[in-house]
Amino acid sequence: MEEKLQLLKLIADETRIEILNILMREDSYVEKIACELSLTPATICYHLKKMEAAGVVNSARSQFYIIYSLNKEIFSQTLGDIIKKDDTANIDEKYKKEVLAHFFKYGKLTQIPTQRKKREIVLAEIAKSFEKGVAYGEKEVNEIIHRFHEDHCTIRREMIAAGIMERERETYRLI
Amino acid sequence: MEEKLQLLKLIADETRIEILNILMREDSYVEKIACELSLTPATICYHLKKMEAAGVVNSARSQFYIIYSLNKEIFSQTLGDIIKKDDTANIDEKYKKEVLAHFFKYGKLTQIPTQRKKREIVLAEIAKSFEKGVAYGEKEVNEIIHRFHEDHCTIRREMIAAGIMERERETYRLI
DNA sequence: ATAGCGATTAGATAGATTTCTAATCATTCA
DNA sequence: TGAATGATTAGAAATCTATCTAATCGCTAT
Repeated sequence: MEEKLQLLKLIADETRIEILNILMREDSYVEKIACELSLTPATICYHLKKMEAAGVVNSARSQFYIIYSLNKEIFSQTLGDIIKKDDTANIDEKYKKEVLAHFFKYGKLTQIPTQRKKREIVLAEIAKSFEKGVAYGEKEVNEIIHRFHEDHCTIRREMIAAGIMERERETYRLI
Repeated sequence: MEEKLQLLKLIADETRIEILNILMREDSYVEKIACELSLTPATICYHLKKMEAAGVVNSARSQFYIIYSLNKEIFSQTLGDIIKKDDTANIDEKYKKEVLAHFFKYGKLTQIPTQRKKREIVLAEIAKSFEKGVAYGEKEVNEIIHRFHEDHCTIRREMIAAGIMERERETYRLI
């Protein structure tokens, strides 16, 4: 996303659009462009370097000159493509909700998921009942887990296997 | 062109992209958006008004709220579409050059074009030898035109027909 | 090597832009 | 009509950006 914003900011500038239009016609170099646009070479260089960093143009030395050229692929994207966020984060959220809805009924865990991904989601949900930084005895841990499921032993073990809790001597705590 | 630059500038802003993403999901109103983005209503209003002025979003009052919605067509344009200038001006220039090259040899007009468009280009070229605001006598006019072509009478008449010069009593001047 | 030329960088300045607060406007409902 | 609520505007502060000048860098060719 950050990159796409950067791309838009780059292109939303009159001088840079002029430069791009020149490069659409033919490859060119700093001084020539500066002359065509009545700006100093320093200014053109500033813009070209910025666009090069973003992959909008490419450069290559040829004798005395450094020839800049367009990276044409960039320009086939639609505005919609560029501004639309991938909802990956949201999709994850949605999936999580579905999994939790499936394995919990009335606040109880109905079964322990066998798929690792689903199991981790369920364990993370149970972990919410523990506080960060607090040391729990085994008995306490079992009691809390028991609110969700009979088999507190398996779940306790899974919590550690999943890297959600750690055990040090006789005490447990969240990681 | 100016409009397209404006459109790009509008869209090249993080906050506005957030707003557009919200509106992609559902129509909404100032306070709600402000809340979702943790910004003040004034700020959201500022952005929405700007985008509305550019035709990116539309607004309509509904009860207490002013509902903003996307103008979706905008987002199907490609970046290339947006930044490419129509080269109309340049194409005209090129055409002009070709016409002049064809009808002038060694500074002399070889024949008077019959096509109106070409004739006007040629006449405009000859008109460069006159100064704006100066009143010329018929004899002077003929002399100047004669440098380009034998038939100064026809050309003088054509200059007036084309609206390049005007005649008042015995004097001629550029329009 | 070194002189020359184009490209780049650094630093400064002027101008634009986003955001906020606070005040005002416009509409709805009692 | 008046009170409430959401929308808008005005004005100010902070940030960002494009551009310039002047100095420096990096090739090329003598």
